[in-house]
Amino acid sequence: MIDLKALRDDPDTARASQVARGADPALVDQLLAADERRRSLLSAFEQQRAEQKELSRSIGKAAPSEREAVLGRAKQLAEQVKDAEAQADAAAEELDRLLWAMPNIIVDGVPAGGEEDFVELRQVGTPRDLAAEGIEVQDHLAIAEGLRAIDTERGAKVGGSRFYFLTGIGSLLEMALLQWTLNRLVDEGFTPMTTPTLVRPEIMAGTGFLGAHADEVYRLAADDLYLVGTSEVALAGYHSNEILDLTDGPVRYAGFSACYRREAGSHGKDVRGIIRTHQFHKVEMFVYAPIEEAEAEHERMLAFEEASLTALGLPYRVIDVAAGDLGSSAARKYDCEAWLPSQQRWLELTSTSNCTTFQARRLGIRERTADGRTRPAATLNGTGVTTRWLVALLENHQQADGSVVVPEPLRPYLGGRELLEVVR
RNA sequence: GGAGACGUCGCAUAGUCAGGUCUAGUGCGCAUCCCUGCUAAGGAUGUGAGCCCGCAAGGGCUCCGUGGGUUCAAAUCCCACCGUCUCCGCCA
Repeated sequence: MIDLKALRDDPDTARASQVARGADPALVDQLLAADERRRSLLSAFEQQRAEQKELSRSIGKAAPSEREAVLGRAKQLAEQVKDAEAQADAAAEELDRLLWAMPNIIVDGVPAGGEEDFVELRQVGTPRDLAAEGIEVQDHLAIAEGLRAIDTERGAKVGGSRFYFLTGIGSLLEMALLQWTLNRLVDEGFTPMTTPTLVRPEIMAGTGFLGAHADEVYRLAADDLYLVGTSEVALAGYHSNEILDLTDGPVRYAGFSACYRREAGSHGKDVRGIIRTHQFHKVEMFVYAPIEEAEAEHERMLAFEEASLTALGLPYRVIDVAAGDLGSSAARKYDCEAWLPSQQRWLELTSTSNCTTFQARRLGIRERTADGRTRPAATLNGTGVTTRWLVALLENHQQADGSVVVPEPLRPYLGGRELLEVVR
């Protein structure tokens, strides 16, 4: 959630943020009114409560003759206090409801508008001219079937549509990607983590995934648990309700987990292959940082993602996602999209978000500053690598005979193999 | 799955049976200061979080795993839930 005091001091920034997101700026004024109301009712309650405590304490030492009279007054006061508390609670609840409905305030410079209004920051690498190389372009599934790397038919038999098996070299290639990325993140000072994939409601809500996109999340009703769509959820919950020491710099985690997404509302979209699936694997970067260092950490994660794509020989572009397409927690988001030869379009491979102190407030994540005070920390997340990268890898490195060249960095993880050959 | 024990202000503990200066005691740790030529030892003071009022000084409220309830009054009594530990059973 956002900082109420900051909102009180500077409501215009919040209104402008709402407008940029295409959201309702009136929410800001509703918040201000609810805040005002809550504070006045809280003060009234606290004053009465203090009075009641005073009186109640006096009963123990009251003379027997006065006892009855004091007790009578105390009972009366107790009724009033109960009433005042109920009013204060109701006002707090209303404020809370509004507060949880308010998305994060965007970072200055984020493009306004919706999904189509992103700003392309740069393109790196040049897509191969496959036609000029005499290659009849195959899509990732066709290539993978030649390599016996992916089996979507049996995936559907076992799990339904949007499920798949990675088989043989497909499975090995995924493992190679995951491990290569994890190792490099360890070198960068990230602590590797294998995380829970089922989480409690308050953790899922705290990360902001139960807002507008709640129907994307699997819920196990019998146990009241949610399946995570990314280990960001578990890693954000990891330090919930804790006070961290960030005086030596940000705390960085590299989480590995399976990820589950319902893909509700995407019927007929990306139905072929493994571009959009209900389950995949991901290495996720997650950082807890002092707010002053958040933007620098964000750039660092983006740089890591770009280095990965470059090392794998994947042409990509970086976009600064527009305000309306950010999701409730993010204040800024950069996506990296790799070139997809079979569709002649860009495909999102990474996404890194600066959530400033928004998630931290919901989850009770604070830091103790050098002067001994506490304040909410900033949280950031970014994609390390995902199963989807196989799609870009197979397509961009395909050869005329259906084989696929293994990018140099992955070879050590595949026993030195340089080429994945078609299985006859 | 069965049986039992237990969740207290960084850590460790007292308090819970018999509700009322518990406005949560004590030890350790930590911080500042004092004393000692240095060291060791000692002493004093302070030391949880959140919120509200206030320019400030200061004052007030909430929190003893979480949420309800009983009561004038709840760490303490009642109920539910969550978690931890021990033993048994089962199991990758």
